[in-house]
Amino acid sequence: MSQVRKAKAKAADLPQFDAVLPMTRRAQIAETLRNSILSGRLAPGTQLVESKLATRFGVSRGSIREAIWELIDRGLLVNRPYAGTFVASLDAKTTAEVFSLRCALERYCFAELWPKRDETFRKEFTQRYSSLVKTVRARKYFDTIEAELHFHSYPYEFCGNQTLLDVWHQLSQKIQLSFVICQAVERGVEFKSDGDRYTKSFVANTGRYIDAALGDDLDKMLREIDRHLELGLIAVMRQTDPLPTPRRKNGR
Amino acid sequence: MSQVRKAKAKAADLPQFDAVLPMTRRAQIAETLRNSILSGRLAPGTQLVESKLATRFGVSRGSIREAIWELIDRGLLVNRPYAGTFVASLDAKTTAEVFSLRCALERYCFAELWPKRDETFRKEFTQRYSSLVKTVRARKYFDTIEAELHFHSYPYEFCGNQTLLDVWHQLSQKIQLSFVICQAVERGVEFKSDGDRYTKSFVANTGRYIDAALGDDLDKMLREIDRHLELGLIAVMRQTDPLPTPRRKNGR
DNA sequence: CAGGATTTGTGCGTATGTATA
DNA sequence: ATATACATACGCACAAATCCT
Repeated sequence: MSQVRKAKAKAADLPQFDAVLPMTRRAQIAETLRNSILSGRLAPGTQLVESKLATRFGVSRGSIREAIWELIDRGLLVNRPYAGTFVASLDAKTTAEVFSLRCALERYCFAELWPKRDETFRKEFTQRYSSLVKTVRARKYFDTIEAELHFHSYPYEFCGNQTLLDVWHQLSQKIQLSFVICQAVERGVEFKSDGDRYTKSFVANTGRYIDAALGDDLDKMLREIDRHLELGLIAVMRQTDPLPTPRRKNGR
Repeated sequence: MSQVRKAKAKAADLPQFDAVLPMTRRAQIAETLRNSILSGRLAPGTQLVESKLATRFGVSRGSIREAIWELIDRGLLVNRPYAGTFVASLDAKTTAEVFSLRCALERYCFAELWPKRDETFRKEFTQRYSSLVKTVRARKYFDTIEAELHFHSYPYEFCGNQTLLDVWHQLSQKIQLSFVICQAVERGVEFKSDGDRYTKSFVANTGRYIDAALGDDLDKMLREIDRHLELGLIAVMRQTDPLPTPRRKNGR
């Protein structure tokens, strides 16, 4: 009785549940840790101790290890054999690389999807845009990061190239990480004092971006991608530079 | 004495060893499995049974599981929860996606490295080219796959963009996988009968590629990338299409 | 620079959930 | 519908390496 019901009963007379999670413990833990890292609750450089996580989560050390390795493979954690596993950081060089590569990917993405655009695309993209603007205006910094990624992911999803989407997901986590690091510095300093100006320019900036994306001039859109990402990069770099790498990185 | 020496002794008077491997068992097993898959000894669709691998390798199941998950994250294996882990296959659509995306990456890569090219670049790239040609002429199919990847990897290594190199490594494994699948069909059929013609056109084709790469016309090189990859794609696709996907893929 | 504390890496037995013949 | 094979997960033990005092 207390068990989870199988979805064998007639599905017609039941409300839509959100796809009963066939998640293994490993996946659940990885998800939780990922959220903690990408929301900044686990600061870069923090060591993750397997045994402590195991007791805190109430699971065995093996499950923790597997979840940890999943995040290592995705670049959110770094491991030094026998020394420990730490939340990854990003130096200035890597940040620049990520933004530069993203630029190339996004140009490719829009070139591919350009002739496929339809009403669905315009509607969904606009919808994500307005929900992003709403979040920014509400000054919810953590949610803004998430909303921005959600917005910028849509072209990759719509493009229909699964391989490209995979690469984007990998890259987007590093982008999110750079935002987290940036935000850790910004928090309580610039964001509050200059909040209005920041919000205004952000909305205007992203507005130009989506306008071009919904327009009819592909070349203009490609230039807009360059401009948009360059602005994003310098915003992040201003905060990244003075921050020294907490630990030496290990390339495995 | 029989232990691996630490690299603490004065490094000056010693020849360059290849970075004393601080490999954990997990890494060693993953490496072995990767080679087995990419060399075709483990055919696509094959199920990997943890317990059997564990006894065969003489290690515990934990180590096997971790190595397996590493390869899953790299796209060489696919996992269906509680069902098993299988060697990945590539359908025609994914193959086309991989080649298309590679084209975009390679254009970006050459655009970035173009002004940085120097004598080291020309020398090393040429060296890898001639060793590739030698392998092709010797009709060693497995080695050819490896040599071709080694050749095409150099621009990414030289470019100096570590993030790009990471993405390339991920993509190149799928490319290698497509070659393996292609080769499984080709083996003993076309390769033998038409070997001479194949070898000749391959060498000529790659020759044009490296000539452009060492030349002074970037636009010409970018066009050459398009041409080279299109040829590669149709060569693979000819073999990929008739092969049905052994199992339904699971997108996790 | 020694040595102990800490943490990871690894092995193994076992129990349970899930898929598949 | 049952049975079997297997993946998933737990718990403990010990070895090995790092870190720190």
